[in-house]
Amino acid sequence: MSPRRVDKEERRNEILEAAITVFSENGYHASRVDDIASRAGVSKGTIYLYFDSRESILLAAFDHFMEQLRDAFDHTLGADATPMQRLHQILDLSFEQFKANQTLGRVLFDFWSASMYNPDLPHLDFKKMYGEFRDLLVDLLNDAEQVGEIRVDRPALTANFLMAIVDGITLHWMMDPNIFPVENLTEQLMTFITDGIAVR
Amino acid sequence: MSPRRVDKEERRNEILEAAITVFSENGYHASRVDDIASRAGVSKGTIYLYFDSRESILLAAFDHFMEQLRDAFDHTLGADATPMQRLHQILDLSFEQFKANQTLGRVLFDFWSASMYNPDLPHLDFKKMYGEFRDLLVDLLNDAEQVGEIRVDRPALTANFLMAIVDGITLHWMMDPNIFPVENLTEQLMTFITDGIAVR
Amino acid sequence: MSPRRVDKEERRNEILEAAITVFSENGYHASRVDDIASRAGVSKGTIYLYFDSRESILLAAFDHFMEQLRDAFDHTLGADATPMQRLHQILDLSFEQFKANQTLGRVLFDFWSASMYNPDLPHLDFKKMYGEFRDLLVDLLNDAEQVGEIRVDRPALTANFLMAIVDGITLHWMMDPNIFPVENLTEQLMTFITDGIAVR
Amino acid sequence: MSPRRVDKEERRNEILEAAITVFSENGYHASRVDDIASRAGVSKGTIYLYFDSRESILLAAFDHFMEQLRDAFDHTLGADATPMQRLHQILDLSFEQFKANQTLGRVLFDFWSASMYNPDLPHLDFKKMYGEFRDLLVDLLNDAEQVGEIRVDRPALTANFLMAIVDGITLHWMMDPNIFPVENLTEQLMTFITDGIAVR
DNA sequence: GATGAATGAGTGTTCATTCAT
DNA sequence: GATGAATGAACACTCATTCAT
Repeated sequence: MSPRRVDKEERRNEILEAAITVFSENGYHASRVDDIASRAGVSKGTIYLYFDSRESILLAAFDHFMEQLRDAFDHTLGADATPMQRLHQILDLSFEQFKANQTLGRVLFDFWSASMYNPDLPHLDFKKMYGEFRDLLVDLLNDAEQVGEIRVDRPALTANFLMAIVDGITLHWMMDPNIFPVENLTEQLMTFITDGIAVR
Repeated sequence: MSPRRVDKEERRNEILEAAITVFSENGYHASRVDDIASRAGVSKGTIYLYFDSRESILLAAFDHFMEQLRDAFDHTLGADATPMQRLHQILDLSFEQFKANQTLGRVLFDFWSASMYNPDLPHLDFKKMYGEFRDLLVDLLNDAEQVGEIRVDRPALTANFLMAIVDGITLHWMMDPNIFPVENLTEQLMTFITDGIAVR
Repeated sequence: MSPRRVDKEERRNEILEAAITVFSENGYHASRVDDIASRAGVSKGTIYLYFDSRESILLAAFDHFMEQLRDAFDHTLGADATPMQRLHQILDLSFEQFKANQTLGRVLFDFWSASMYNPDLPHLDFKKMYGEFRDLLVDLLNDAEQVGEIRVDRPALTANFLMAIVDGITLHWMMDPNIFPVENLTEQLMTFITDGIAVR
Repeated sequence: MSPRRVDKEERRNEILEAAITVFSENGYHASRVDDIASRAGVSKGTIYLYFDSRESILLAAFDHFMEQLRDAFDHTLGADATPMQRLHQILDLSFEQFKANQTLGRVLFDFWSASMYNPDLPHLDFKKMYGEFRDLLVDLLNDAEQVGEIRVDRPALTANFLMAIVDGITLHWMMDPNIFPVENLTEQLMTFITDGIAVR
């Protein structure tokens, strides 16, 4: 309500951005609260006014990431395109996200790792996130089949393959930015997905 | 006459196995040298008779992993199969590796993360590893085209897609073992790869 | 308004004094950071807010010692005395320093030892320190000759002898405080130096 | 009695020599039992067949040093020289000892330091050693006075000055080998001692 | 609200010493 | 006697967290 209220949110976000930057440079484990504080231009104590612990910053960063991703999707997918065009957009978007913001990609990696070893971290719910994403893709695939763009026997499995290949590409890309074509990666991938490599 | 004598190689391996187990349970960062020691049934000091540092255990574990993988490949791929049959074998093998040895999979994840933030760790050379793997796949794909099993315009890119999808699947699998069919995953994937999803 | 604020210089000095005390009681090598901390009445971590490492405390202590010595010299030597009177003052001062502050003497010993085995420790530059001291003495001796108080063929060598005898006395003194007269040591030494022991 | 007996003594000495070498290179505190063992060409365990502890090696080394020094004195001082000639010899000998055997000099330094902080170490009895040495010098000075070579009011104090200057010179020499003339140091020092620097 | 000095539990690593062979 | 693998106490240093101001 009061202008202070806004400031608080804002300050919290500043710290979060700083944290994400630091995480992405050194990885979560090598990132010190001190680093985050000085990057955010606040004192170390201040961090603890906005976050409970170092780990909670990671969790908040994850939420932040998810929000951004969802936002991007919402902004892009509304259009009146065919299902396969929308799949194309989704792939494009995913890669763009990472290309434009390698920072988040690397941090996501740490999220993932953290959630793997702490499957109970309530906030780092990758299963849920991918579940939602899978549902979205399944709907898309079903729509595409409906309109005759593709055929799919097992849409869930196919959706999983799609998610796997996107994540795999991202992972490899982070490791070595040169192995995938920058320009038309999505096109190439779409072709791979739709046509396969069998002779016909 | 002879003093307390020990097969140093063997002891080293025991410690390494213990380390890999501990790593896979807690992740590298949360794994204490003490944990490794007690898991291996030796004292902390003994660890340092066989390894220079905690990090060097990680590197050794990576080498260990790579060796096992290479061994598995060498044992399997000699056969007189068609190129695509051999691709099938490779995929099968990769998944089997992880299924049989989730431990290593999780640790590999930490390797990957570590190498991302320390691109100069000489031993954690994922680029080289994947480079070799890509070459192998490219040869395979070219062979397959030669014998008319498939068509490939850009074998290197296709190989990259293949590696990406395998790693992506593994990653997702580690996160949630239920999302992929245990029985015939490789068949399903081969179908996806060869046929694509386009209507025809 | 203002957070817990502390005169950092002062706190640093407190720790330094504590360290020097501990060093002098146990020697540098047997002095634990914990000992210094509890002597200074702070926690171990606090030590590291003011010093980079245990060794850096030693170096700082050396600087501290040098500063005190220089100060003492500056305060004493300005007077309008003859050169030999000033030499007398210098000797007096040196012994007083050690008598009043055995602590520092013992620590100086450790400095010396440390610098012998680490000739490159930049801060523990005994050569430089003694070089400066030698210059000062050479000037003094030359002045003294000029005014006819003494004769010196080789002032630098004589200066070295003087420094050697002062350090030697100090050393022996630290070992056994009883072997030198407390009252008129400087007089006795001056007599020894000026008159020699030859019959005449 | 048995030849083994001889070997044992010999082996012990080998270890001792190795230890002294190692001590002189790195200082006592930085010298590891491992270093001594490998320098001596024996295993670490063997060290403990001949010495109780690392410290006892230092103590034994001190005895070794003292013995050598005494031997050197005994060999040299028997001659039929005037008392002052014998003083000359003693000084010469002391410096030669250090020049020829810097190793021992540096270690002596560590002995000294150790004894300072552990005044109860029974073997490292510098007081006793210097007491004996002082007695020897006092006798010498008295003899010299008797034969009219010198005059001394307080022979003990003079002896202390002599010991102090010798040790001081040695100390400075170890720090910087260039500050004293190599050739005729003893002559120069004798002149300084006998004549003093006063005008006459 | 903000600060930053202080804390102290935690951990990697070392190394003198032991002892089974 | 000799070995050298094993031990584990000891210690320097780190850093998330607290809290007085």
